[in-house]
Amino acid sequence: MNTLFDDSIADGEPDATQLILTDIQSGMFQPGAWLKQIDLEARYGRGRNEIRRALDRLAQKRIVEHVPNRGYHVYQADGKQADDIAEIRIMLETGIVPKVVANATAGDIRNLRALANRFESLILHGTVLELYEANLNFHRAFMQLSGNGELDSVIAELRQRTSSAPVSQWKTRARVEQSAREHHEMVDLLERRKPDKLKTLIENHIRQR
Amino acid sequence: MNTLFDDSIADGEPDATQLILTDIQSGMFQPGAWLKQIDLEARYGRGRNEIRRALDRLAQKRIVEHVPNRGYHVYQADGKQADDIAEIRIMLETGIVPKVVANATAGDIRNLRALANRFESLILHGTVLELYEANLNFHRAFMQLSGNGELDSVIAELRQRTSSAPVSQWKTRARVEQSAREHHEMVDLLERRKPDKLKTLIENHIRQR
DNA sequence: TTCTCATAAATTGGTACCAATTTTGGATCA
DNA sequence: TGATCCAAAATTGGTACCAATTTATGAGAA
Repeated sequence: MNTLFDDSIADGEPDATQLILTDIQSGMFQPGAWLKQIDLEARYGRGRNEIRRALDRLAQKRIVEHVPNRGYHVYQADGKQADDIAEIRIMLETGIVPKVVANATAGDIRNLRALANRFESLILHGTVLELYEANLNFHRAFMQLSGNGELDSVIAELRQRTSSAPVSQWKTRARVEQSAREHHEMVDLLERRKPDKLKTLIENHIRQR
Repeated sequence: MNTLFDDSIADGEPDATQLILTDIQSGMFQPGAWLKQIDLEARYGRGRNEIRRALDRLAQKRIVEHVPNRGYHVYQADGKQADDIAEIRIMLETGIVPKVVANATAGDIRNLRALANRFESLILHGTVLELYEANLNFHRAFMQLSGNGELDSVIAELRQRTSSAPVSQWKTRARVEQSAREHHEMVDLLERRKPDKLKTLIENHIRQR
């Protein structure tokens, strides 16, 4: 569950921002696609106002791009930006490793193992979006062991900024399976308290190589 | 100049978001203060709509807090949050030091020295806001030597999240003067290419101790 | 045919009004 | 005197309409 735009009161009425974002992340709206207000209105059954507010919020987060009087388009990050964002994620996710290693209890490690298993099992029977969410959940749970409550929102935002189409993140089946293996390896290294090896693994995991 | 909300077309008509943000940063609106829509409308001479959009944007960035049907209040971060954000800033600003050291030319160093001087001179003759901007400019110029174009927006957002009242950041005159000295010291260490000493200095500089 | 210009359609963006909710003030009753 | 409840005022939030801008369409001339 994506909690960055958690403005919904009950689960029966999710915010339009979240709906549009999900459609972008699922690949429904490709990078560069024109998000016409009337179409969104019809698609989600929401008023013009809510759609406009949602688009403005997504534009603030640089998930969509806004050109005055010409509408909103799904943002497409170029290679340089993707690399820069990966670099920032590496600094943060490796930077907190010492604290994670220090804080992780046996229960935490069991929980992480479960999340890694869930990701692995979804390779076969899950949708792309479910896979994306499961991956997010694993990394989130890992980060939260740092005890830094702000880190989550920062990294969540960074992720969204690149992976406008997270579909393209795991191009091949082999790559997804390697990600799953690396998740397990991360848990192993955490259990064996090897911060340095963990750091290099995370770096390679984020760089996808 | 704060460029996070750079939606203004000409300089004659700055976005209401920027105006409100500046008033928060200058201490005009203290943490916890109630931002009544009618008052803001009158204060900035803008329509209701623009005010509402501005408040929504600030709420998204967690600079103000929104309670449905009860309005917007200036967010007040507690001590834990401030510490968490400081920790993130330290990871990022020390993490890029190697790249900064590698990239910095003699011209870059002259430029940084000038910005450090500007901050120093504003201690006597500048307003709190000018001091805040000068400090921001120094740190920005430093970061941008890393070549990472995304880092700027990430850190700018982090800064805004804590320093709702940047006034309170430099409580005493002595503290401001120490900051100015540390800026110069940063430039010195950069010039002498001492990444490790630079890292510890930056850490202490952000922690303000 | 093809380019240009004028007209019409579509889309975005802003304004004004109205409904819903909350807060305030005061009157009534214990 | 103090608490409770009701009515009025204030505030927020949403909807509908209209203006501004852009894009599409088609007619006419080279």
